[in-house]
Amino acid sequence: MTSQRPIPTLQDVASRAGVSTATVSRAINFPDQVAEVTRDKVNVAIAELGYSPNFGARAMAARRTNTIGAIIPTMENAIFARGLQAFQEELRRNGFTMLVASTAYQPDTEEEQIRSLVARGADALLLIGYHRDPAIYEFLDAQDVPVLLTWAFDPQATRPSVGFNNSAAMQAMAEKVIGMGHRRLALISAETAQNDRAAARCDGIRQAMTAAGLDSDTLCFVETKYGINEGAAAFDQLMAHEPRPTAVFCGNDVLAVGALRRARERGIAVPGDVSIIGFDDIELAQVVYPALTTVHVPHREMGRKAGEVLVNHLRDGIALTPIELQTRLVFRDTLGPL
Amino acid sequence: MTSQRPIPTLQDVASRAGVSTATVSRAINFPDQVAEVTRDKVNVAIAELGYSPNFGARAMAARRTNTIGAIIPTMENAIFARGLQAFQEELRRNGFTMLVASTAYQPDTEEEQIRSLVARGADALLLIGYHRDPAIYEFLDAQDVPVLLTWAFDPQATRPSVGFNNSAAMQAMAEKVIGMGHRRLALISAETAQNDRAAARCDGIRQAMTAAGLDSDTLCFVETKYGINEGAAAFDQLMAHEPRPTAVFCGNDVLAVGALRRARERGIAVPGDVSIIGFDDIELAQVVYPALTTVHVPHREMGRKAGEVLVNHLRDGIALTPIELQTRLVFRDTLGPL
DNA sequence: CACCTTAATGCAAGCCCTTACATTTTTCGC
DNA sequence: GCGAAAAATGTAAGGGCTTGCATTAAGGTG
Repeated sequence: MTSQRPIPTLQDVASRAGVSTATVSRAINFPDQVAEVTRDKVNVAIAELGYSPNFGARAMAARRTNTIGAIIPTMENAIFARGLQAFQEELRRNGFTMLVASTAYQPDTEEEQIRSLVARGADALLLIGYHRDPAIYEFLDAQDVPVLLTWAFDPQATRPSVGFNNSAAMQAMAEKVIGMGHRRLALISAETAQNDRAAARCDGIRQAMTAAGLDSDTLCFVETKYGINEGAAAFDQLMAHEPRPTAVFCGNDVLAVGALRRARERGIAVPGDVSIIGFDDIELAQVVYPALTTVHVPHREMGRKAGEVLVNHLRDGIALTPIELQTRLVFRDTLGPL
Repeated sequence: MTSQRPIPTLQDVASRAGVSTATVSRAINFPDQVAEVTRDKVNVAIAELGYSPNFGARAMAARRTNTIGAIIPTMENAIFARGLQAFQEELRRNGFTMLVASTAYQPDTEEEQIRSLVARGADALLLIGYHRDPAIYEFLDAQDVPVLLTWAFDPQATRPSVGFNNSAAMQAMAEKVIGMGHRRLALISAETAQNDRAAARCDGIRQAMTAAGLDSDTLCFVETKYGINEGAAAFDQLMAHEPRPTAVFCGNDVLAVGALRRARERGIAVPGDVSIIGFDDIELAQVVYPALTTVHVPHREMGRKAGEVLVNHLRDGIALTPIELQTRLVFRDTLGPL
């Protein structure tokens, strides 16, 4: 057992180094405002005492925390995890810290988490998608907390975002699919009600159908929660439909993988009997058999750029610049001609 | 643009409600110490002002934060993500907040993150595995921050943990594999140097070999970083070995899936030519084809229990109770008899 | 070498809450 | 309806840090 010595404070460091607390504070935060010899004395004292500044006190006095909050629907999802990891790395490189919270796709929880992060002193927030209660945006504006959105990019939107055009991406894929002769299309989507990305992807397909002279109402549409098993169940539903769709789009790769598994279990050949198309291009997509045709989203780049934009804003006062990233269609083996 | 009104403080709420700050504070933190009418007045004022308490000030004054820090090697890993999600849910249920940080498997980063979380006022910490610089434990003891370990359980260990016995779990699997006639065993492991879980799993196989009268030095052993591609590459290495192993253990499912993919690419039949065994039983394991034989780890339960233990300690002063969870062998299709 | 900059440091006022303790109000038994 | 105990509220002292301003030391100039 270590004897319970009290936690050292700035004051302790100051006494030990024989200077004032102000000098210690400056030695830590603005090293070049302090003479070299003094700085060294301070550093020695800090090391000897094992001092580390109290975050709360610091936040209170300085009115900033060098902390950026991020709120994602769930951590249990490789998609967000990867982007977030890149985001965090970028922040760290610049001396900022990331705080994460997850909402389990519940709007109420999101609001709560936003408040919590703001109360914790987050200097800015990264949020997924545009859609949320205007009151939340008002609150954030009132608190003067900059917000960057991500995972979506809508040229019309007023809020800055770093993301990609979900609708256009899906539309491009749908055009290809239609171009290969498919006419009876289906979609397994995440729940669109609170999720503008899911809604936009759905919309993309409809647009492609209309453009190709197909009636977009013939799109066979199932909404479901996130998960492999959910994707499988949804696939069953679609296959019960008459006439059977020949191409099944999925709102994300996880759902697609579930559909693919169920197809195998049911003895439905992919892409012989039915084509399956994913979205995101997570690692999983290359691992399943047959490998998944999907829309590649540059998650890491998105996370990194989002970090960059936020850091530039906070550190240098540069306005939050919207950035549109490009997705890419990846043709593997689950899509075939009709 | 909202006019930039200043962020309301406790004082503002107090004035508005016509009471003292102490009363407001109590109305928020200990509602039943305050008369109902007063409480209502306060709540109204809070709502009207959109007040939310300043976390830093609160932490400083109360010397606790109701925050628990968790540090994981990486978020880009379904395994940790799932356990963590459950951990967080349990904390939330009890009014605690989780703060996550990831280390990218670098011990230095871990130390830095630990300091950062402590400085941020984490009331306790959840860390993965036992192995780390004793200086870190000393620091934590000195700061009086309780630490719970997880993802591992060693009956001999002095630090409390909520986890499972990595070695015994792998040993049980290895015994089965040996019982099926396999003699030439191989292991694709995560890097064991800083990772006691990986080391323990490796050890489990060796123990089983010894117990079965095999020379544990004949275990064909490859270490690699985490990732599907890494698993694939490691598999190549193993297959180049003469005589070829007939059963390939993998330190985790992700590596196993990589191995499986490469086997397919190389035309090596699984389990006909070689059996592949994973560890963790993430969703992925059921999705790949053939479905992966693996060791099931109750990640969600682990996260939940860890949260429970920590909450009980912080709230009711109950000592951190070690809990050993049971793993389970899951036989699917990648393991066959020799 | 006196005088003026400029660089380094110190002083002390906050920042916003919580809580021990003091004070006032309510409740209740008789 | 009185007094004592219990409940509700108020007062004010921190808690550890940053930073504007004042002060002192160092450097430059004619």
